[in-house]
Amino acid sequence: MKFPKFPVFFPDATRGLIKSLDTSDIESTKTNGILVNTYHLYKDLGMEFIKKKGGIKKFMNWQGFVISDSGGFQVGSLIKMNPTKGHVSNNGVLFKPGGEGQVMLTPEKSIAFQMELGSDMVVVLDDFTDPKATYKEAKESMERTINWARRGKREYEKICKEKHLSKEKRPYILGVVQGGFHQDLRKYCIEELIKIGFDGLGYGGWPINDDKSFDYESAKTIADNSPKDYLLYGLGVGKPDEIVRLFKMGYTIFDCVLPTRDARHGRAYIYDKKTVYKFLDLTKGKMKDDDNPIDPTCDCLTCTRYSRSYINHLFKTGDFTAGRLVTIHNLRFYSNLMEKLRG
RNA sequence: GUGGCUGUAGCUCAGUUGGUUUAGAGCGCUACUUUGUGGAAGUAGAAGUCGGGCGUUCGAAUCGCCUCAGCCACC
Repeated sequence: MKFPKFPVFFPDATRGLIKSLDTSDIESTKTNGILVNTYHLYKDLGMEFIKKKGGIKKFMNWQGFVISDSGGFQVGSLIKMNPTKGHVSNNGVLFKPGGEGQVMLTPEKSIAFQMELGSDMVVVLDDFTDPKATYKEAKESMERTINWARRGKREYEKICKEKHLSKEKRPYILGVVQGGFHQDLRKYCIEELIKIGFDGLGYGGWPINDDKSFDYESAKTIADNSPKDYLLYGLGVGKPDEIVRLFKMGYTIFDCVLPTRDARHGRAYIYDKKTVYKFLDLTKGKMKDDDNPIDPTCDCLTCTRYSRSYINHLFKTGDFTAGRLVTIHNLRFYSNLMEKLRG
């Protein structure tokens, strides 16, 4: 399936679920796609099981779009933060070496698994550039990313041929740009990825600077140096205002854990004309007796049925229905933001 | 009525041979942080006439006496 309209925001259903929601809940938020993760699903379920289930959409009974992340980000979030959790070599990534649940991901295996998942967009395995990396280290991870991209693309072509997938039936394939804060590395990476040939490029790495500000410079480098017909994907982006800004640069695909994670911690998003959004913290004492819905202008299930007061009570009680209700609202906030951006 | 136990932050409690001139903790509360998911954590902050009174002492949450409140036991 090809994405019919842009921009799109796909919340993270890492293990094949949006935490606390089922797929009918997701549909009710007018969210038209989700992101699943290769590393987690490969580790939990394996290639053969997914094949037997006929792919992730059938397994989940999800009619919408699916993007599968390659597992490349886990190189950074799991291994580079804690080197005992895995090892990166030119061949690929070994997670939990020697331990229970040891998983080896190569660029080929990552793509092959994503094709079995039945994703609408597959992502090549990339080597995350650590934000604290030296120039030399950043260059190495960037070059490895290019090498892996080449291998991933080759595997993709091979599988498409084996499965006789026409141009229309093939999923999109995304290359990931690494290089950290070094713009010359970013540019070089983009040039090489374009030579390999992709449907789009992803803004990879860690987009947050030490002072908590978003690294728009790298995002702009990618946007300015990509072919016009390439899709631009802000991987893991982001806050509503960051999405708006990247959309203006040309980015049209986004995913992020924030709306769902914030929801589970009681923070609801409310639209604000000046700042794009603001938070409403439903766990706070001042919500205890507030009979208003989270957002009176919102048409989601939560806002049409429940008061801030009641949701505050659910949080205090500790039941996860609270997380579900706020997740539903936050996803509707994001889908609504996409509708606004489409104009 | 007699005896005993308890009384310290919004809540649950630490804190005795009297002694860091600003009495602690957990939870709660307030403000921030979290970005290709660990249903969590972290940072900072506000908050107490130590039930009340009198006394002993250089110095009392801590010792003495009186008093108030709650609980328990026995007449």
